[in-house]
Amino acid sequence: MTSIEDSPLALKLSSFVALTDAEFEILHKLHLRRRSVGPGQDLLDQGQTDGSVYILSAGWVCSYKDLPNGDHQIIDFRIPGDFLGLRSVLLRTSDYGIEPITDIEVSELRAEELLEAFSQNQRLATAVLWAASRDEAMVVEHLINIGQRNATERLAHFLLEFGSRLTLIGIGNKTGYECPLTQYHLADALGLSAVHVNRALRQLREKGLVTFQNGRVDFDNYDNLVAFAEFDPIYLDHKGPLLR
Amino acid sequence: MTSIEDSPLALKLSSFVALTDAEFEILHKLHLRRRSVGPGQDLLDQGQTDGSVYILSAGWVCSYKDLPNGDHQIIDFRIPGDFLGLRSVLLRTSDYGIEPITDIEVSELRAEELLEAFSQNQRLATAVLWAASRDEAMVVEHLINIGQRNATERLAHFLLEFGSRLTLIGIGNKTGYECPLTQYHLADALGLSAVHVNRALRQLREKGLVTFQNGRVDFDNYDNLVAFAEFDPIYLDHKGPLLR
DNA sequence: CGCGTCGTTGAATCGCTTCAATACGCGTGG
DNA sequence: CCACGCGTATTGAAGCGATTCAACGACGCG
Repeated sequence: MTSIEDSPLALKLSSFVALTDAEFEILHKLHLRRRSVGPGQDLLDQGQTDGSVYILSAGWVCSYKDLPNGDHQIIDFRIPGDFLGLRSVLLRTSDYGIEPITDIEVSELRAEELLEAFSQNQRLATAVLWAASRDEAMVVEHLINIGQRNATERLAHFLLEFGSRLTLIGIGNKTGYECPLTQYHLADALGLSAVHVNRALRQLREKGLVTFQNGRVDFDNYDNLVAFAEFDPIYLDHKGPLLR
Repeated sequence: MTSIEDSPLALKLSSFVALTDAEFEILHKLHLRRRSVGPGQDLLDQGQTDGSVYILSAGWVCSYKDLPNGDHQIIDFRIPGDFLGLRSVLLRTSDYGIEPITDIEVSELRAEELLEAFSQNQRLATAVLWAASRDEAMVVEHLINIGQRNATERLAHFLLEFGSRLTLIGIGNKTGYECPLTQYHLADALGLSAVHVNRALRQLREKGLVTFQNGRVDFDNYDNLVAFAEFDPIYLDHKGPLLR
């Protein structure tokens, strides 16, 4: 990372409020205690009882919940610039697991440090709260996705959502993005079987909308894909929320 | 309502922390500006741009989102003691609608009043934050419900969740509760067709697990129903979160 | 009384799952 | 170096769960 201004978190927050140098400086201080983890090593598996939060600075992670019957529901994939375990700082220990999908890099911080940073700077606190609230809106949208759309629409919507999220942090655009997920990941996230994910991906490819192959998502026809998925990005829109 | 101690909100928060008289007093003051609304009159339909929140004190309400294609996903049903539009106070205007299912009674408060109350009393603020975080956990559980369970399991889980929520505010128990929802409501919440909801309800009845008829849910065999639905109420458990 | 909402049931259909088999790339160890 | 195993992707075929369309009964209300 060349400078803090280019960190994914800074990029993401910048889309919400223009940050000052002082604020960049605070963000920088939050990134001191860095750690690398690889797939297979759970960052936390039963809920963050210790009061630590992580800022993900590189790699993909998923938060999931296992059911007694062996099913596995992925609640969200987290990408650079996202917080991990933020909620547990504010209050409640989350009851889902968090697992790296790729090699990842995180900055660990104690709850107190974060709260301290917030008290130093109100605007920064608001910006982070905005991010948290956006996360929540994404879960709701995920619910709608699973509840109301069929397999191909779900996939289309999903791929578009991550396109937007990744674009925000500078590692994606309307032509596509690198995506380390397997079809099994998609299946667990979308409540489908892996076999059917495969078929649905093929449909999207054959319709000329989007291609997901070899760890890359390529938007073959972005506008048609948006129309097909009825993708309305307001729920993760940067312009949306008002600073109070 | 005989006294503030018996208000649904007070009952709910009491399960989290024992409230003092002073705290009951603050809660009481929040309930001054009361309003009654009936079904058909949306409380807000496009997002709470004004900074007001409501405490629901009687009746059922649902929060939903409509899709361009005409589908209708119910995100959550809100029951007495729940906040409506709480998130929008903290930050972001919600982009879902809120619609009464029964005649309801709400107390309207301005964002400032709530924040003022919070600053007066830290424990109360924490208790309300706990409630908000519990709401979020319910959305996640809803996601899992839709993503991983079949129709009968979904229904079973749903009916149990509301059993727990209603028990907390004193209008339900392990034998059952009054439930004003139609099968269409259930269908929209669970991502099923109304016809299939009907069939699934019949199955649950014939299995001797639970009966949903004439506006009442009767648990015919609570323990077996819990086992059948794999219902694990920790996500809305009162004992769960820690006061910090 | 007649109409609208809600609940119920049947029959046909379709989307998705499941089971099964094959293929490919990659890393490991013989 | 190649054989083997493992994870991932792909495709077919059979079966089931849920949807859709349709019809009808019950109830409450103007």
